[in-house]
Amino acid sequence: MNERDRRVRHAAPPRVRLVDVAREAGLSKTTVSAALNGTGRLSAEVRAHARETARRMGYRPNATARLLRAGHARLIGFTAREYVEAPWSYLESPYLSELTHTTAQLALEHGYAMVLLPNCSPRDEWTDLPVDAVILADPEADDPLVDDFLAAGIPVFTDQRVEGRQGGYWVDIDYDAAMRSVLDHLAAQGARDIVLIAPQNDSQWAQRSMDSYLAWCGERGIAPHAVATQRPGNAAVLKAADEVLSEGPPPDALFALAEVSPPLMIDVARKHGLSVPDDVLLVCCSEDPVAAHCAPPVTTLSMQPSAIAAAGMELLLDALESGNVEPAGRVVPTRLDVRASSLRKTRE
Amino acid sequence: MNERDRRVRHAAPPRVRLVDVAREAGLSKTTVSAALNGTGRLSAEVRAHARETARRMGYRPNATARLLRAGHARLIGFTAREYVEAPWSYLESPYLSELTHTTAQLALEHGYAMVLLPNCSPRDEWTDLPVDAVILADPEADDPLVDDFLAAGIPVFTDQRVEGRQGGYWVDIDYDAAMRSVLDHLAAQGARDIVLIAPQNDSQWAQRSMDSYLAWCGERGIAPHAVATQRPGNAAVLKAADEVLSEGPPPDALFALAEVSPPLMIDVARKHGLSVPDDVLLVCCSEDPVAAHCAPPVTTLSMQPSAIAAAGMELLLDALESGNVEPAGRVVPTRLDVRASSLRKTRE
DNA sequence: TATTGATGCGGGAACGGTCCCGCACAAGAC
DNA sequence: GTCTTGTGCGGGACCGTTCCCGCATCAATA
Repeated sequence: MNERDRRVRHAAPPRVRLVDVAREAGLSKTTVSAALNGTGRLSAEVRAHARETARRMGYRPNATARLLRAGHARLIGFTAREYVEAPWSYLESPYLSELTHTTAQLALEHGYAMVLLPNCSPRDEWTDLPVDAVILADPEADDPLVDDFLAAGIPVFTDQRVEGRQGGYWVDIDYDAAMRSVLDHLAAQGARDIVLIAPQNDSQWAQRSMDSYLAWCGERGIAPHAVATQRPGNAAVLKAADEVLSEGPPPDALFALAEVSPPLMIDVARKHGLSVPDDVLLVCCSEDPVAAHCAPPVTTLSMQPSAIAAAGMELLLDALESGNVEPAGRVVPTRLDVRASSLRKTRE
Repeated sequence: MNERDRRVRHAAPPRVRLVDVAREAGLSKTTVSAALNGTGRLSAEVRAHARETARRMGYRPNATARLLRAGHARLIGFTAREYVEAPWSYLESPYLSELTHTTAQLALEHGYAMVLLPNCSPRDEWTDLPVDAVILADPEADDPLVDDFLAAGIPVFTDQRVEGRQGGYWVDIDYDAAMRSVLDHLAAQGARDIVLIAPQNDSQWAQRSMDSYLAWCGERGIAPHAVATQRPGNAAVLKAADEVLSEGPPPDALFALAEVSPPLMIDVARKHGLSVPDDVLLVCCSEDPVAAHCAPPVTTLSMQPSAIAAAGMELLLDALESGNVEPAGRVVPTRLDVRASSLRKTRE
């Protein structure tokens, strides 16, 4: 593109470049660059003159050129496996929303920016983005996307265990302990028929939690009673709950492992003439702060997305800084906040 | 950096470049580039050979170099003025969350990715990011950040009116009509003492809405009764509501213009022995779908963030594609969803 | 057989910065 | 007066692509 073209192509004025400033100031681009960056050996006068000229001309360095020279992008991609049908709605999930913004904040504190990617992205979509690493939330078990990224030399951080692959960093949750803490709590409140509303997907989260549920029931000689949601989102979970409450005698307790807005679950129970917690105990897996303010307040199992983000980003950022690609992982605990919805007031 | 250095500097293997593939395939980098991009005049054999070699070596083009050559970044920054104290918590607001993800989706459909920026970002923070444009949500009136971006030649899209500055694109809401629709509705239900819980900030939204409220009250000879929240977020709004209900006789109606989770507002009223809607009518400005499922369902004023995003991104993307920097704007309507919380069942 | 045109591929500039190094000059040491 | 050391600035390679050309080769045409 020659000088004339720079004029004609756009109505916008052409960006002023380093050479333009240098020419105007009667200096070399090397000198101007050093002056602006505070590097090199320059007299105070020349430095000031270069800076003043740049300011006057409205010069702004081309970030892309800088990054090319620097050899890194300082950009981290974020994507989520869930919500495949509505690629972007994952921000509606309090869990993913919290994971997203905590991650973004930590990245930025370390000089990285975070870019939102569509979750169902084929390789072509993000291939033009200069990302240094990718965060993949809620991956499937042995997610092929992880291998795609790693094969491309892009480190990956997931919130599910990814064993021993170079550049793979994971944070894991002790799903078995989490599931048992909920079930034990409900059992202690006298529940015998505990319905599990589980997310229907290929995530380790769903699979390992279901295993624990079945094992726990087996150990106690209780018949498992689980339903799976068709897809993520409030609607599907509510539909599953509605169906469970429609068929046969109502259960003692409901545990919504699939993420759902707590007050909506109370609503469904009420629609079937069931009062929480008098007729049915309720525990939701949710990060929604509204849970503490429902009537009654709802017991929640929190996956602690902020803790997951903190642990994972520490691993990832360390790796990016050091260039060390040894895979690593951490396990973070969950938290059960017991509230009125799962406390039996009167034994019947 | 010579060949040896590429080895030593990082534990990770050096990225394979186009020249590496070319050398391995016995071709020139021009030819390999053309082969991979499907351009140029090449025999089918050479094209296949180049592709196969690239695949075998795990070649992935350097996105930064591509962008430098292409002259654009295809990256759009997103930031929000609210929530200054907690720079990232803006994703907790359903309004901003919806605006964020709708924007991201639209951007990506047009080949742009969206990067999350901290809202209080000084120029230094994002200066290293190759953004083609910036979206500034909830700007202050005459926000200086807008001028900063425009001065740097970066187009800006805001969800508030920004008049006549080159590169400025805005979507605006008829705050007066929105405010009056709510007040008229409440008045029609018999409310005389309508408390407005307004966001305390410098946004046009707050200022113009307050003007409308005062005008409406003036026209009817009603004494205005407004309280301002100290900062964004549920806690501050609930505190304001709590204080209003503590002092003097309870009002007929509450209109929370500041964004708040609807069930929490019901809760506050109940804490003061007030039933919604029997004792006090309630309207919330909220995008939270939970509003339709509370007990009672809560009337909401929706700012329609998805519509805002759609209109604004159309303007912005058109401008980016055409290079035309003529400022432009649109006005989108709000929506009032009347539910039980603002319907007086029995006149007293 | 010379001329044309199409075909297949490569050389090298360009994108806009950063940074290594070298050169000129001045000042101090012996 | 030479030798060293330090200072101030500029030349030009380099990051990894894309793309404009130009140079061969070869078939078709006159």
